[in-house]
Amino acid sequence: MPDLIEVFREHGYEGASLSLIGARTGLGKGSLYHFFPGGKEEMAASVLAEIDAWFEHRVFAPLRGDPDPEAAIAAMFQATDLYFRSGARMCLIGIFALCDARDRFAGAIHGYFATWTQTLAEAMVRSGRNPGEARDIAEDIVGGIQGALVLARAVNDPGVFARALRRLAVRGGGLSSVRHRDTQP
Amino acid sequence: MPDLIEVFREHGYEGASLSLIGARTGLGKGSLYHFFPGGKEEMAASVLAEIDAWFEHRVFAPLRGDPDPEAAIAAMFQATDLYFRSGARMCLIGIFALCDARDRFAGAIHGYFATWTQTLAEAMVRSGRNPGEARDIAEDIVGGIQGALVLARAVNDPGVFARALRRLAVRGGGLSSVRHRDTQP
DNA sequence: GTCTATAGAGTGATAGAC
DNA sequence: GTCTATCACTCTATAGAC
Repeated sequence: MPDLIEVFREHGYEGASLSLIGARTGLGKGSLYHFFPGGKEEMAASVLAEIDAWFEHRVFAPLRGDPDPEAAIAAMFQATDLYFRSGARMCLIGIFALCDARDRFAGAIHGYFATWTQTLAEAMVRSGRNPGEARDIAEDIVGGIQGALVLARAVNDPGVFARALRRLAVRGGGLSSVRHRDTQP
Repeated sequence: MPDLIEVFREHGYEGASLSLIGARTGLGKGSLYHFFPGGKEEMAASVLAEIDAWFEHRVFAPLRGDPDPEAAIAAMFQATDLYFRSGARMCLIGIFALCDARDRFAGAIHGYFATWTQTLAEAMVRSGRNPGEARDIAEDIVGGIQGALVLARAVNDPGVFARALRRLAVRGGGLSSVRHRDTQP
């Protein structure tokens, strides 16, 4: 249900009223409660699960399984730029992490960010970094992406996100970073 | 009104109901509407203004006026760590930037982040960096702080914020960064 | 008939304004 | 405290598929 995702993304959990959801999806309350007997909370949970599945398939699994970890990391940055529309689209899970109902979804929110950070760090270890440095850089990247999305929205300039992604990609082991490491003593 | 700030910080704009605000501040609705004739929106606006004033006094003004820009930047990191309680406290303005009512407060939100980024970049220029690099690093730091706060809350680990602040301080021209620059060709 | 999807009036509770 | 609007939600009725 892409419309459902967008209502929550644009209005947050409390802002996404059932009347808004109904208007946007074209579904009456009967249909909504037929598909989601648990009401609004179940709708939001299914949205979080859908997003998590997208990232699992497009980002986390490649980071885990790709025999070339540096290529997987580069692909991650590309997928991220695509998903967030170069900074024009917010991260719904980040929005939920800050909203008043965050405790109800703490598991999904924690899982998303923890998995991202961990699979990214592991890919970096496989590409030759030591574990401590890898965790540090992974946190830098995942946090940097979130912060850039907030900042881009706050100052209404998607360019903030583009510049941030470029910096983070270099730190994450883009080509320039590899070359840089190779020239170190 | 520190209680008012905390209600909005903990519950967001939509989550901070008048009954919650009344309970926390000990004020009845009559008193609240006497102090804030504009209702909830005026309460939130005054909270944003109060936070902006704190940062203006403790962060932005020193960044602008201190004859030693590197000391001002170091003081900024210290004030930031103190203000956000080493990652245990969220940024209210970041929360407002993502909530459904964000458009009503767009001016204050934009002003806060734009001023922080700009005064920080200018301090870096005064400490010897070129303007383009300074803006890039300033965006990295201000965005990195926001992202670290979100990530720290999402995975329930304030250590994320502490590690991020340490990385960002180095990039911003902490002592180690200066030493590093001095040893470059 | 049964099952699934839908519509929408109506519920009590609570919101913010005054 | 009183007001009205709106909230999430329930329930009954009904449509067509099989």
